[in-house]
Amino acid sequence: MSSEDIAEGSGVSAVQVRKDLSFLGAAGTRGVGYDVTGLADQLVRALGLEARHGVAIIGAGNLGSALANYQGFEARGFRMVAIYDIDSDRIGGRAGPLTVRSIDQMATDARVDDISIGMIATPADAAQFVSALVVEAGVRAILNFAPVELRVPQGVSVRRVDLATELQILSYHLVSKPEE
Amino acid sequence: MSSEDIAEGSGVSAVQVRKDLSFLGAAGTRGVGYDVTGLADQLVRALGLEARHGVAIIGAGNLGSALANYQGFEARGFRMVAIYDIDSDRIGGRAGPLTVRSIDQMATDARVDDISIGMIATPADAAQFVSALVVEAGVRAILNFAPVELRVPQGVSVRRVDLATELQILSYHLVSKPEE
DNA sequence: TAGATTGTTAATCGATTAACAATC
DNA sequence: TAGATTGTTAATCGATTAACAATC
Repeated sequence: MSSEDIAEGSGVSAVQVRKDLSFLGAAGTRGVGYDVTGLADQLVRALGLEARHGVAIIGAGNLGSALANYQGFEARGFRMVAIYDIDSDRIGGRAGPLTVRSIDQMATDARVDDISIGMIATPADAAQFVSALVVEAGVRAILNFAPVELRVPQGVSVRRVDLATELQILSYHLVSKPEE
Repeated sequence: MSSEDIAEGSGVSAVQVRKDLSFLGAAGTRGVGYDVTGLADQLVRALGLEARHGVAIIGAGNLGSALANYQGFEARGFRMVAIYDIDSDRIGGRAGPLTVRSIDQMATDARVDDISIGMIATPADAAQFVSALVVEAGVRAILNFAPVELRVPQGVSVRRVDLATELQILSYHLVSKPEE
């Protein structure tokens, strides 16, 4: 498969594909392209997916339960390990394949279950507090769904996914460029 | 509130805040800062949120149902109007506050319910097909959760949210910079 | 007036694209 | 060998940052 083919399917330019693959140490063959099977293996290795990182969800509300129900994460190389909440009404209940645990257990679990990524799906006003707990538990990667910027110590990676903001950007497109 | 204050809470630089606000036509007062109430109104107007755009979810699987259950969209200026599926086992069932409708109804509904944004939460292999239906129904903004690049006609805005990819990027951070 | 903070222009930086030699 | 396609260097572009005049 050529970088051009990959570009088409992924929405980035062919040059970008070649640059990124080269950066990750995945080599193609000039005049031929990339071997897809080998490439897939190589990428799994480069992204550290063989580790099958343990993921915990914090917040068992609408979004948290939603995430627990979503099966796409396991399919893409992750172990969905636990979901936590602070509300005793929720603790013990189900969220997809998981049982909601008390947030107090997280620090212990993080070691036992080898949790390395935390997904924060709490209300905005709890997110900073919760992220501190997550970091304390030794987790060094956070996917933050709350619409706030988290302050974390150096060495902790945070990515933010703000679904409502995505919609608002689309709304802006709708009103700002009616034609085109 | 100063651009500096806004910057702190939002995770962008103060200059960026001033530039963006200025671009959107929101004016502050030199030496003083921005009036938060007025600013909020101004932004709602600039982003076209008073329209309370109608949103439809296509795909009532795990992720689609999850999105239907999430209440953050209504809170941020959107009307969650309908959820569609192609599977007759799902049609008629509940997804949060919504009843799953047949995808065949979408074209009609889009006019009646004034749907202007479509959220695609189908499996990857159905996404392109479904997006064509959405566009045909007159919807000109798409939030795509499927891990494929959609081909749409000019004038249609697409944003992609790929949750599994977000995790994979965090995974890469974990393995590539163990310290730092 | 002095202090604070916006709004904008100019300078810098990084990321994307163009171009092309290397080579299968 | 001719054609195709990678891998990388150089050129371009856009976005971010620095600097500062305007002004409340």
